[in-house]
Amino acid sequence: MSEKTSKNNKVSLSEVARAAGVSKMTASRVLRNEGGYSEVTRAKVMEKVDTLGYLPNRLAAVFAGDKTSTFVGVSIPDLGNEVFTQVLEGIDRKLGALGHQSVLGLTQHTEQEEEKWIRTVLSWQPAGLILTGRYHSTGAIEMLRNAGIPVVEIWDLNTSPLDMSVGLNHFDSGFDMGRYLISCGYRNIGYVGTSHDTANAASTRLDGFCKSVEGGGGTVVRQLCLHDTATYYPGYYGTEQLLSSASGIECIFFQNDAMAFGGLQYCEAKGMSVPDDIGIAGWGDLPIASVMRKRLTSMHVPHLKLGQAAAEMMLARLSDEPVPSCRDIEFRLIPGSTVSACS
Amino acid sequence: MSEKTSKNNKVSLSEVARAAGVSKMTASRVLRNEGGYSEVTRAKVMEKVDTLGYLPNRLAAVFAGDKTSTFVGVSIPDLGNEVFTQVLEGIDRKLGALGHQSVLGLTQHTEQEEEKWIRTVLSWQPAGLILTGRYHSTGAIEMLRNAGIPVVEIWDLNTSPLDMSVGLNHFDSGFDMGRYLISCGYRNIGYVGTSHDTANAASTRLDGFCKSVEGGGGTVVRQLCLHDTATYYPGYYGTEQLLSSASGIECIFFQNDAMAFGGLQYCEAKGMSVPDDIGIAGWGDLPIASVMRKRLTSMHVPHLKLGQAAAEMMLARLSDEPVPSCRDIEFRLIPGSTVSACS
DNA sequence: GGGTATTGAGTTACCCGTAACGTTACGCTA
DNA sequence: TAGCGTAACGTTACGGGTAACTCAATACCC
Repeated sequence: MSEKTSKNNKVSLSEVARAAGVSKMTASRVLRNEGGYSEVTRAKVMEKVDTLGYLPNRLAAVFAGDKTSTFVGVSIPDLGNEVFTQVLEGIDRKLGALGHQSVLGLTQHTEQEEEKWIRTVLSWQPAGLILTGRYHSTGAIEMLRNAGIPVVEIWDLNTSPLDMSVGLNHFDSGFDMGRYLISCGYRNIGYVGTSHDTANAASTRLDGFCKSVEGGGGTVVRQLCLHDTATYYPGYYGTEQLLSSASGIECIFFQNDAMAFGGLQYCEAKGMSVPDDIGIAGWGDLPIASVMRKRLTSMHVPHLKLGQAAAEMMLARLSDEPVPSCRDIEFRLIPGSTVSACS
Repeated sequence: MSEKTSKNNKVSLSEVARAAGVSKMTASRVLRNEGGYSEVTRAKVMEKVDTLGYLPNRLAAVFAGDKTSTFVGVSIPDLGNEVFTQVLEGIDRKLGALGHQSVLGLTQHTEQEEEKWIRTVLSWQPAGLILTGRYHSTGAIEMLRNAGIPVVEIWDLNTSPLDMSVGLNHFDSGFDMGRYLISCGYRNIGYVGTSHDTANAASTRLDGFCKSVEGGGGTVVRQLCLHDTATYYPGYYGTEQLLSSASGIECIFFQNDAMAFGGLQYCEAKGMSVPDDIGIAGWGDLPIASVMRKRLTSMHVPHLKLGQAAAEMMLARLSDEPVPSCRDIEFRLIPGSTVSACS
C-alpha cells in the first residue's frame, strides 16, 4: 500500500537495486546466490529486499531464461474418489518438498475436459505434466508431443507411454481377484462399478476379472456400471439394483473399497450375512478398511507411493537424470474375511 | 520435434505471423478476436496456427500487460481429510469452468508451511489466493497485504478477514452439538479429535462444544487430541485410548464423521451397543454417513457449496463486481440414531 | 613497478507478447 | 472534390528478469 512504482504496485528488482545503490544485475546475482559480489553488497541488497518487501517475479525469470517454470500440471479424474486424492497427495508432497507446485486439473473422466485443460495449462509453460490414465484425445497427444516437456502418465501401467509412466497392471489385479474368488468356490459373481465415457483402469480391471472368473468355470452374471462417482452411496444402491435384477449371485466384486463398503452396508441392512450369504470384495485397500470389523477382501495398492513415484520420475527427468520410461507398482491381494475362506 | 526456432522449440507468435505474411500485431489481434483485420487475413493466420501447432504463451501475455494471470493459489491442510477434498473439488470445478487454474498447496496444518507456500506461489503472480483458516503467520499476512490481490479465507467464519471470507461459525456448530447431546440426557462426554500446531476450526468447535455442555450441567470428561490425521483409524484407536483412560463416558463427540465411524467400529468390536451403551456423534455429514445402518448423529455442512462460494467470490472480485467481504455458510444438526434420542 | 589474477559491478541484448500510436487506403458525405 | 471517418495493417516501446560480456579496481606476485 505504500510503494507504488511499477504499475502492479509490486516492488521490482530494479527498485531494490536502485535503493541499494547497485545495479540490477548485482542485485539479481545476490538473490540467486550466484557469487561475484562482496559481503557488504550482499548485506545492502538483502536489507533493501527486506525493507521494501521484495518478492521475486518468477514469471519474468522463466520468460527471460530458457529454463522452464517450477510448476507441474497434475490432472486427475475427480476428488470424490479417495484413490485419486491419495495419489494426488503423494504427488504434491513430493513436488512441494523440492520446490515445485502442482497446478490441478479435474477431468471428470472425459477426454475433452482433459484436452481443454492441457491446452490451458501448456500455455503457462509448465515444467511438466502428470496425467491420469493412458487414453488421451489425439489433439491432446499432438500438443503433448509438441510441447517437448516431460509427461508422466500414471495409474494405468503403460509400457509404451508418451514419455514416462508409473502404474499398475489393472488387468492382472482384476485377474488375481477373480482367481481368488473362484478358488473360494464362488461361481456366480456380480460386479458393481461406475462407467465413464472414457475407457479406464476400472474397466481394464473388470476385463481381467472376467477372464479369470470365466477361465475358472464361473460366470460374471451381471456387470453393473453406474453413471456416478465411485463412492459409498453408489455402492449401496448399485448393490440393490444388482441383487434385484439378477438372482443366484454368491459374491460381488466392487470397483473400489468405498463402493464395497456401501454394498456391505446394503447387504447387512437387508439381513444378509457376509460372507455366509454373500461375499464382498473391494479394491484399493482404502483407509476405511482399517477399521471395519470384518477385514474387507481387497487389493492393496500403495496409492501414496504411486504418486510419489510419479513426482520422483518427473523431478529426475527435470534434472536430467536418467529415468526409466516405465515403472510398475506392485499390488497385493488381501484375502480378508468378507468372502468365505476356502481350503 | 520438427520446428526448432526459438530456444524452447516452441512456436512463437512472430513465427506464425511471418509464415502467414502478416505482422506480429495482426496475428495477435486475430488470436484475440479483437477485430481490425479482414476475413482473408484471419483465415491465413488461423491456418498457420493450425499447421505450426502454435500455442499461446500466457506467461508472456501476463508479463506484457498489467493483467494478472489466471491461476489462483488454493491452500488446504491435507487431502486425507475428506472435508477438505470436497471443498477443494468445489473450488476447482468452479474456477476451472471460468478459465482459471488452481495451484495447490498442502500446508500440513502449519503456519510455516503456509508462509513458505505463499511466498512461492506469489512469485507466480497469481490472480488471487484462497486460504484455509483464519490464522496466518505475521510474515504471511504482510506478504498478502503487499501483494494487492484478492484473498479469500475459507472454512472459519471470519467477520474481519484480510480481504474476503466464506465459512461457518465453528464455535456455534460445536455449541449446538453440545446442547443437543445435553438435551439427550448425556452428562459425561468425551471428545476425540486431532491437534495441530496451529489453532484451527476443530478446536474452535471444541470450545463451543465445551461451553454448551458445561453450561448444561455436563462435563467434557476428557478431550483427546491425537497427533494424526482426522480419519478412520485415528478415530478407532483414539476411542480405545479415551475409554481406557477415563470411565463413565456416556457419549463421544468426534472431530468429524470419519473419526466417528472409526470410533463406532471400535465400540461395536468391543461389544458395546450404540447408542444404548455409548453415544457417538460426528461432524460434517460426510458421504460415508449415507450408507451407515444407523444414521450417524452429525452436523451437516455443505462442503462443495462452500468451495464453490469461495471460487465465486474470487471470480466476482476479479471481474470487479461488488463482493461482500464475508459470507456465512449455514450448517444443520442431524439428530441421527447413534445417540439415544430424548423426549 | 609492471604484469596478472581476482573480484565487483556495469552494459547490452534478448525473451514474447501487448498497448499505443502511426500510416495508408478506401468509402462516404456535402 | 475536399473533408472526414474508419478499416486494416505496421512500428515501436515496454515489462522484469537473465546470460554473456566488458570494464574498473584492487590484490598479489615476482
